[in-house]
Amino acid sequence: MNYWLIKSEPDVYSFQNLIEEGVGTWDGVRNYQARNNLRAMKLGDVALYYHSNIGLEIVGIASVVKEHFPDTTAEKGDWSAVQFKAVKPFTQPVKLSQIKADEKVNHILLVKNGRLSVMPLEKEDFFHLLSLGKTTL
DNA sequence: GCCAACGTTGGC
DNA sequence: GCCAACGTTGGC
Repeated sequence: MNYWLIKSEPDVYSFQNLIEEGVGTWDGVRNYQARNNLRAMKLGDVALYYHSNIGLEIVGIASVVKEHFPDTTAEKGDWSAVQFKAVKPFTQPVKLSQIKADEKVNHILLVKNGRLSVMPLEKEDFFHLLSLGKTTL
């Protein structure tokens, strides 16, 4: 089991959208680091769902229901997509400002590399973020 | 292979 | 709306 954090702009595709759709396809990633992270995801891996631009908070947990496959939205190049389903929303969303202020998790890539849209999380960081959200897996 | 210029992302 | 950080592109 691996742990991840994925970002989405809620006005484009929010966690609520994922809940309503059931299964959501993560495509359109055009960054090699993010793509390689998508490719490393295994069935059943869990990902925290972060709202960028609007909200700036972790709002829920998703899990991988289909491992990487070619991204059909890519006209050229070698890109991959992954499918997720919603697992559960956070009881209490965890703000970026809260993460930055917390010495246990302010080293994560979300803070260190604000532009990366798909990133791995250490297990302990994943669970600490869950506890900040008053949520259990 | 280096690096300047440019484009994009995303927080503020 | 601005700008910092980062990635990519392209000239040399």
